[in-house]
Amino acid sequence: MARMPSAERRRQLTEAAIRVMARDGVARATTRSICAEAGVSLSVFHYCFDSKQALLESVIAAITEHGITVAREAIRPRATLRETIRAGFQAYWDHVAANPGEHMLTYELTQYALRRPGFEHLARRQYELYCDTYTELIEQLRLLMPFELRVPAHVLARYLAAMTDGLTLNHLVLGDTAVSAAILDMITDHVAGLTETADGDRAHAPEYAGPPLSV
Amino acid sequence: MARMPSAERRRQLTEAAIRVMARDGVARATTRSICAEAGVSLSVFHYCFDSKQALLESVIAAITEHGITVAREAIRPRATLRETIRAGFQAYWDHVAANPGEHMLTYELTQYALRRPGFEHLARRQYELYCDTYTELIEQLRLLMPFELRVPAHVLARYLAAMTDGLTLNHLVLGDTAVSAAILDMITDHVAGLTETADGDRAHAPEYAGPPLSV
DNA sequence: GTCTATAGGAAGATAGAC
DNA sequence: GTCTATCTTCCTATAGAC
Repeated sequence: MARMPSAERRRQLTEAAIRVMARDGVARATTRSICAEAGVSLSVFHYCFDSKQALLESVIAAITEHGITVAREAIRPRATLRETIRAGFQAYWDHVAANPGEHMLTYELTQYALRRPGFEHLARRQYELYCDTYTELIEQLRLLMPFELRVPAHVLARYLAAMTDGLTLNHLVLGDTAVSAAILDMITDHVAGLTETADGDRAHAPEYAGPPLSV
Repeated sequence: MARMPSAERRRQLTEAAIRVMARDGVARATTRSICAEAGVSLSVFHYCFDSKQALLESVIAAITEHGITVAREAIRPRATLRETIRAGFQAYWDHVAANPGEHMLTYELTQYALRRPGFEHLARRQYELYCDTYTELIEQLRLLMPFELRVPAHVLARYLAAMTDGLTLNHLVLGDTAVSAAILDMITDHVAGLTETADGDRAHAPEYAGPPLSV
């Protein structure tokens, strides 16, 4: 195999690990299978990482970073706040539908970290980053489309993080797209109802009814 | 060891497995540790179960049944619909706070089932049962305290299942009780706002404000 | 039905040549 | 830095006596 600096090898192995884990699950991702995926030998692995746990630490950091990017890119300002919210949920949802293994992996890694003594902080940091990202997105959106919130931003952020988490897991198990769409409509109404635009009107349609807005 | 019928041994081993898994996680729950917890030898285990997977099937069935019981017992009719909803969330939440390992276990078992080819149906059945239970509870509640829903009952049921799932996982990781309480208040308002009592009024306070209602 | 003993394999990690 | 070969440990499952 071609020689390459440790840092690049580490990236290569981390990405191979993510591919194997997204495909087969964390439990089946042995160092051997990860090395096979990356096309290197076992000892190259142990040259780059002290242990399998060290690799997993790297994997968790990478996958968290990726998840945050997905959330960030889901938010694109639209004509109305309600449209922005609905389109944001939809963009996130499309990513889940297109990459189920990757989303499943994030849950497995959370469990892994919570169960491994001394690794709990990795799970905590992961979830804190998600909450912080949502908070940040709310604030940024407020600069572009002024509105008031009926709940503190950090409470809404945490609700959004938890709720999308739950919906995602539910969808990974049951996978009923029609019901999922109805729920996305419902929570869009809910979240829009928590906002108040500058002129005092609520920025949402009060009745649950319509199909997803076209984008 | 005292001799006992297979059926009872199976229950004994299933319960021991749940204790070990809730404490140490699924990955660390080896047949040996489960047998030690149950106080039997390895061969007794293999006399009662064909394989470890057979035990896990039994564990998933038992833990799902338990989860449903928790949800069922959380709903107790109160003076108003809103109070009933809030108290229901609180009762469920108290159970999470008191039994974190058990709730964590349900997530791990879901992952396990989804990842083990041929076991996906166990995860699906688990989540379908949760949704069905919520639907059933909504219908039962409607008999006692008549109200209309702005969304189909099965959509609300699935939302409730997914949302409590997400909140629970979030709480297991971050564990901030104050924010969790604020979120419970918020979703109580949301859900109450989806209902309409017979006289046409909404059965909720429209503003997010107060502390949890006293019970 | 329950025991002790062990088969048989797969995992993480290391040794030492190149 | 990378290789092949091996160590050590731990697992599930079985064999066969009682």
